[in-house]
Amino acid sequence: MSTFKAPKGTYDLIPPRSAEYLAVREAFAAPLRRAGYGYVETPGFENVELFARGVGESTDIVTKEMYTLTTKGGDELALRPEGTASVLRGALENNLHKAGNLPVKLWYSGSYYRYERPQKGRYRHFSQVGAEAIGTEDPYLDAELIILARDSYRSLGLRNFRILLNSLGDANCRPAYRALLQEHLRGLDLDEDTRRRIDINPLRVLDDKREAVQRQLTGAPLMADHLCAECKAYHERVRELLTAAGVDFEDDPKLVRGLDYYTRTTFEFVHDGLGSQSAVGGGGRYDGLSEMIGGPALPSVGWALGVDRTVLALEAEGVDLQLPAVTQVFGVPLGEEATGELFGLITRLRRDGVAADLAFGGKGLKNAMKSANRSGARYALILGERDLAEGVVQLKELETGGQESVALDRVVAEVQAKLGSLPTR
RNA sequence: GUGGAUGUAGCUCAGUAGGUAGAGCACCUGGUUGUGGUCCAGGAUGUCGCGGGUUCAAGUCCCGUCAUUCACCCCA
Repeated sequence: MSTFKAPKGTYDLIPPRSAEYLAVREAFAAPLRRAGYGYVETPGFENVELFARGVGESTDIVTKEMYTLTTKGGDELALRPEGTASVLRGALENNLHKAGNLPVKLWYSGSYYRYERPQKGRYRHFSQVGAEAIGTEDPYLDAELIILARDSYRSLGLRNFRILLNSLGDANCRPAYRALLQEHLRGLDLDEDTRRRIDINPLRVLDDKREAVQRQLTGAPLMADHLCAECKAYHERVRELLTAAGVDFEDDPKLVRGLDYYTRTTFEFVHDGLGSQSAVGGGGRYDGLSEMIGGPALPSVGWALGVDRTVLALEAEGVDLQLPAVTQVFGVPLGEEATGELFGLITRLRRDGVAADLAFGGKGLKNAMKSANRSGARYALILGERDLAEGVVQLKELETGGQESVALDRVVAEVQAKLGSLPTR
């Protein structure tokens, strides 16, 4: 053990678990690519102001959870706590919205940072895959994204998740509702902390998980009952489209997002295998964000899915991701000359697309065979001086123990023929 | 920021009135000088988180500290 440990709230992703992360990421990414989303990668840090204005001055993320730093040149930066603000900033900066092809559809994958007390499913360094459809107001887009996320989860084998759906209204109807809600909340018997939140972000009070608070909230006015005609129609359309696509969802009139930029459609994918954390993914429409960060009006919608949390949810459900074997063929050399020959064979197999490895370090046969076994390979190629003299190599199927001699110049073709007729896992 | 729990071998954990540190799994060697996974025999491994205190004696009791973890809060 070294004197150093991974910082609080972080952990190393190591085999074999790391393979699950890659598989989860790919399960999110592949459908996005097929749906016309292009990959975007933005810096790991941005000007603090981008998040302050984008995410919201009053949110916990900005007020106490950001890793901020001042550079030697005096710039105020922050490690990114979420992806949407950065991606939108990048799209605007590169004039993607002016290419005359709206919406701009982008997906991303990366690490995010929040300074929080760690607990199950909540780390200071976490991983998300996200998607954004920028510049178009169309309920089909909202539905498309929800369907893509839902299908990704299901393709991984996740079953016990629910989709919560709500509308937060827009610039026309939300201010009036907000004032109404504030007035109502001020009349309730709430603790001091909660009372403070009434002024800052009254909608988030609705999302409080404490039972005592929830009891007080029965009878509170709900956004759903105060949507303007346009928002109501839009929301209805999204609901219809989801139903038509066979997506089960629950209307949750108290679902609120922690970030200020959301408008209209809001949704969350929740799973109960994450301890006290419940969201494996979430997102919604953010029609005003572009203007908030100094851009033109670009109504947009997007989501972010937690990779760490999805892996936890899969583990909680006992889902076994059927990952391909890391190694298909393992070389067991005996002696210096055989090692050279076998290394050549293994290299050829690799160049032909076979997952191949061999025993290094001049191990004895017994240990090399043990390594072969541990590699998970289906076949071992055993080569010693005796074989070399005969111009053959021993091809052994590890599971059955069956072994045959194959001519050295035929072994690559032979292995490929055998693997080709078998599933690669 | 607040509260609870836990720190003993690589891993999971036991350790019983305070009396020289254990198990299972994993690992290594041999049985098998060219065959793994099974079996048999043998073997190695610890600053008992760290610091202090009580005691003839502390993994065990007390104080402090650090770390981990769960929950509140918040969120993906």
